[in-house]
Amino acid sequence: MSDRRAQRHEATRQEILEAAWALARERGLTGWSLRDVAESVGMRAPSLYGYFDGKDAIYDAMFAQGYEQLLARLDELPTRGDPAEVLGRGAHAFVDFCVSDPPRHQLLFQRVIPGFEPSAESYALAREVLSRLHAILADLDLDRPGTVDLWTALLTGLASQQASNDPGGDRWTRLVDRAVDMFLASELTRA
Amino acid sequence: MSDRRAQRHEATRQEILEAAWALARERGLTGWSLRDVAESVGMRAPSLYGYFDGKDAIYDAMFAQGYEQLLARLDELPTRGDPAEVLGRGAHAFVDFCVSDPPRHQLLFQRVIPGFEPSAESYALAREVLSRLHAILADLDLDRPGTVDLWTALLTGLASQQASNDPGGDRWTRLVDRAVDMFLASELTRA
DNA sequence: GTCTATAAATGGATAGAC
DNA sequence: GTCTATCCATTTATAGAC
Repeated sequence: MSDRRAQRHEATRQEILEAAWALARERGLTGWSLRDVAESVGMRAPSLYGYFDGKDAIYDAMFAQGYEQLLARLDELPTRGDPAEVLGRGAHAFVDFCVSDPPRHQLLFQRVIPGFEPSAESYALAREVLSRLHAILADLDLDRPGTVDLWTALLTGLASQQASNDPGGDRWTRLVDRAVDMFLASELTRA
Repeated sequence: MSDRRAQRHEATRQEILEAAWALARERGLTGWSLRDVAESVGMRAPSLYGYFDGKDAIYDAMFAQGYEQLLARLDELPTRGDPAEVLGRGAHAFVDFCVSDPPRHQLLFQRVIPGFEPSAESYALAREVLSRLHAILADLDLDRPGTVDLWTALLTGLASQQASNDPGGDRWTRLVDRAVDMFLASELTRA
């Protein structure tokens, strides 16, 4: 029975997080309050403290959840085969992931919330993503020092410009294939 | 005498803006209040309304100032000559500009402040930067559609990753030359 | 587990005296 | 031009009743 209680508790936690994400998408990553979240789930603000230690704890759970979602996307991708195909699929998946949820992009990849730092547990997920990325590129014989960093800079740059300067459009997302070709040509000639 | 008054007024405006920048660098772009700014310049909060219409007006002036600073940097750069040289100088200048002041980077290139939109006058400066960039690249015969956008994505990506994930270090800034070579090789082969 | 009530602080902004 | 005083709203968070 404690099991059922724990399940219900966890379900409510997820409801709260989903409400927070929805508000972030509507009003910006920092444009909502605990009262707003509480109202969205039919509660009063103090009741949230039964599920989270405070607003930063909610941000931390969102941070972890965002990276878990990214890891799930990476799991669906092919990791071997033609480098252009593997990188192209990965690039589109990643940029889509970022552009489809700008506040998530800000939370995961930019330092936007004054005072907020992810917990060690949450940050470990971020490192896991990096580690997977490194493994994928290494499998393609792209493992010069800095290659992963150049790759992430290129993709987050495209995504960030798209979200900030042409929300809803495709001015930068349509450059993804060109960026992949550029990256691959450059890296392969020196591999 | 009205001239002297206007000069003093403008000087105080600059003092206020400089205090706001300093606070933004210390506590994050949104981590300060009008009271904080006022205290920094030896005033009380209401007195600021003699110089700005409110907090968003300060953000707007900062936005304009940031782009004016960027335009000034661009003015110091060579715009003709060896493409690798021109692009390399420009890339280093731009990334340094971004990394040296992360909150400025957020204000100019990311949508971070809930509800804030730059005024038409301020936004015109942003378009002026883009226009200059376009002219520089066109002079180098790099004027395919999308070339400017790929360039800005690459450079803001490097700068953003550097500021967010290795503040004070050089993990991404040291990739600037490599990024320039990559970009130039790719663009020249199709020009 | 959720509520009311409230603390305690902070925020942007305005009115009116000097 | 700057101040004091204050408004009014908002925020995170806690105490304690039910």
